[in-house]
Amino acid sequence: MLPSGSPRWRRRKDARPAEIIAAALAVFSEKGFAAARLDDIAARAGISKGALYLYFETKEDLFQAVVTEAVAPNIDIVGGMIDRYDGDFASLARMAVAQLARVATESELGGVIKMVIGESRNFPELARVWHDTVVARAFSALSGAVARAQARGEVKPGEPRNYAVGLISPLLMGVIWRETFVPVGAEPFDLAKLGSQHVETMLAGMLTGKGGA
Amino acid sequence: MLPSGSPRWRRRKDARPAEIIAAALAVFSEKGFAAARLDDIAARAGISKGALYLYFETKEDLFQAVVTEAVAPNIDIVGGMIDRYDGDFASLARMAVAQLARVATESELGGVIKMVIGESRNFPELARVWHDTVVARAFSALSGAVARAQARGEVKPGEPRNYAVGLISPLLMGVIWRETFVPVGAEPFDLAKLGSQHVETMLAGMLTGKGGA
Amino acid sequence: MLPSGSPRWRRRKDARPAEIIAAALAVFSEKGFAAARLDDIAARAGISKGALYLYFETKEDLFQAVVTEAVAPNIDIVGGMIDRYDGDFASLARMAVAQLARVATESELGGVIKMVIGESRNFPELARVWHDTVVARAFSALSGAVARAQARGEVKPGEPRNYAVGLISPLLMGVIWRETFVPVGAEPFDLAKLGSQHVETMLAGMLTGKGGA
Amino acid sequence: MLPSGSPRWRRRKDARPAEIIAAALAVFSEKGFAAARLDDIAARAGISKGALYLYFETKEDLFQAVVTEAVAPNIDIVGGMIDRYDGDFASLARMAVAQLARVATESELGGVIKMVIGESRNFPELARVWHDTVVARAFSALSGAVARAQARGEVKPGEPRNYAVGLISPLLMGVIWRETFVPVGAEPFDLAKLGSQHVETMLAGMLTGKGGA
DNA sequence: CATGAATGAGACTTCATTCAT
DNA sequence: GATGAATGAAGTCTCATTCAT
Repeated sequence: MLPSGSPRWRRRKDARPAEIIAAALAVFSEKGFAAARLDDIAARAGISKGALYLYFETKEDLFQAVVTEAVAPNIDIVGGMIDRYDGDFASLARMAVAQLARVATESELGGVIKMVIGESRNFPELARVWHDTVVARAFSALSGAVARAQARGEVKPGEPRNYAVGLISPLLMGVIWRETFVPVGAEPFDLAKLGSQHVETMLAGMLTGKGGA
Repeated sequence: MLPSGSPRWRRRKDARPAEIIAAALAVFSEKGFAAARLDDIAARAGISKGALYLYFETKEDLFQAVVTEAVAPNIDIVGGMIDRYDGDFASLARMAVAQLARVATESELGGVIKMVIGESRNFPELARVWHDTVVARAFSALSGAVARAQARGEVKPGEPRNYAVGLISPLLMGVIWRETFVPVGAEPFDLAKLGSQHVETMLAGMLTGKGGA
Repeated sequence: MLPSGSPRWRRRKDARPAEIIAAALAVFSEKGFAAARLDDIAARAGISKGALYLYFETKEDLFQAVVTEAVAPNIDIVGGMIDRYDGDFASLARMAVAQLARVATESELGGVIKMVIGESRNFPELARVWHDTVVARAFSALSGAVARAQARGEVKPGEPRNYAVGLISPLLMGVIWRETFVPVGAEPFDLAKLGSQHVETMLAGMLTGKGGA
Repeated sequence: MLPSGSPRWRRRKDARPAEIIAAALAVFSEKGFAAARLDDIAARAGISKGALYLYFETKEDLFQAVVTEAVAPNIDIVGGMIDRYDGDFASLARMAVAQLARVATESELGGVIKMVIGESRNFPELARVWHDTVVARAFSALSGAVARAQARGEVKPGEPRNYAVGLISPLLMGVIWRETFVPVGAEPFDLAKLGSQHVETMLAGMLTGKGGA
């Protein structure tokens, strides 16, 4: 277990990097990259500003580490789960949406989405990484499942990719809503309920009625 | 009359504000508020940095003007249209989604959405204004239409607000996708097709089959 | 009367320069040279900012015109009066102090003093002109009168220049006091009373008792 | 221990504020608030421009600190001394004037007076503080001493406040003269001699001849 | 390792001055 | 002559980054 390879950022102690990343995620997602101050991040992480440079070379490095490290694991679960699943589409869709709703509710997903959307033009490389390793993967897994279900006659014709966005978008919007409008007084969405109502509506519209359980 | 030489500048007090706002929208939505440089905005507007201050008191004022001025008109069309409509829900939904797809395709909506999401914590007042005058209004118009359709027996039971997000979200995600991932190589969505496929799926899942024309 | 020579600043109409100088005096003496804005001066003079440049080449020129034109005449009266006087010293002193008190009360002397003191290091040439043509002249006139009175045995021995400052300073301080502390609530001095009480005290201390009326 | 190389900077958190204030006093009193450049102040203090902001929040704060810190102590000595004294008025006056002459000669009083006069309209709060804590206190101490001496029959009738200005003004004018006209070639006053000659003249004019030790 | 004082480039903002109208 | 929109140099202030301690 000891030979830990060569991580992207230097680590001296072991807990520090994770603590810093957590602090940085909070600040970056609230302020955006440019408006975030390393002072604030350091203060929130309980260390001095100079100490940040023992673990990350630049503000940009830290930002990339945050986006890369903090989310990828969570999301890949969705993709993996879909690929491994071999039941009918309805169950798969219900399960995937429920899982996403759970992740969206419990994790920092919202903050990261904000960061990726907001900084995509300033950090194209980061947008590319996020697209390739997270979003596109999840999308193609779901689109693939739709296509296979169509091949089995379970799902009506139609662009699989459009069905995929149709299924997932409301939850993503719910998360964005929480980050954007709830702080100024808007009513939040109950993501679990939103997800289950929406998936049933979509399934009722998508399924042919011939296949499945 | 045309050969007028090339003066250093020309008097354009009337046209300037709109030109500046257009330039600022482009830069702010690409870089975000903090990373945008007034130099860039001025250059894109074809004026000097100092001239910006003849029209806007601060960078913040300009940003607020951009967000306020550039979108409100476009969006209110959706809300107004829904309220004035008195046909069946299916037609209304198709029309609203098509209209939104058109606006999303043609206007700068995507850039503004990015700005509002990305800066909501730094400019809560702006998020509030946008919520109150644009988003909430559109949402409640659509939710109201759903509720009325349910009362008429056209639409199945279920939280109207969830139906509303369910209908609209894919288009908003499509716009965000265009702003975020298309610049780094992702395949864009055809919003018109996405909208029409999605609205048909949703209607098939929402309608009771009893009502309508 | 028409051939008017070549004044320091160009004049087009006739009333304008004086109006501008009056406005500029007010603003410069309130704010100081650097903090005064040509916008404010123009507004107070009731003309556009650009029009200032029809009468004065630069802000500095205007400042110099203000200091030069607005005061010199007033003050030279004191010097001239002293030189022409041939009565006893006591009467001369009473008259000079009363005259100075009157000028100090009625004219803009206070504002100009503030300007000269405040900007002497930034405009040494101006301090020099003011010293040479105004202050030194008045001082030497008064010192000369003291010296002559001493020669006549009217006034006790002592440095004439010190007697001169001793006589005049309280009035100047009174003016400075009015400009500096009265606006923040301090009790103003009645310059006429201050002058007459002071001159009597000084005379009682200066005179030998042998000469005069 | 001495040969320490030449580091770019050295830690001097304790000494810095006083050094900065001294540098700022020099620059502010020479240029005035608006014309003073932080670059110059920093250079004179031997630090970078940015370092100023480690100790003072804004240029204004620095200015206020300069005026507040640099003088108050010096002046209160005069007031305190007067209140504690219980000898005859003549001795008190001689002592107070001599003390003021010493302070005026040795301290930076002149520069601060210039600043307070020149910026009183731009910084009324500062003028108020200076008036309340320094000038008014000294004046009322001296006026009080005059009034008590009058009650004892030592001093002739007359407004005590006018006597107070009469005694002090020449020294203040001497300081202002040094700041204003000496740099452009005027003959400076010997404040000690000016003070002692003036106080004797005033006493000769003020005293009744009945009182004293 | 850790700190935080210090740096310095860069951004916003002001305003004297110019010049097309 | 007059105007005021426009310019651009200059100044204040911020903050990522460095480095003596």
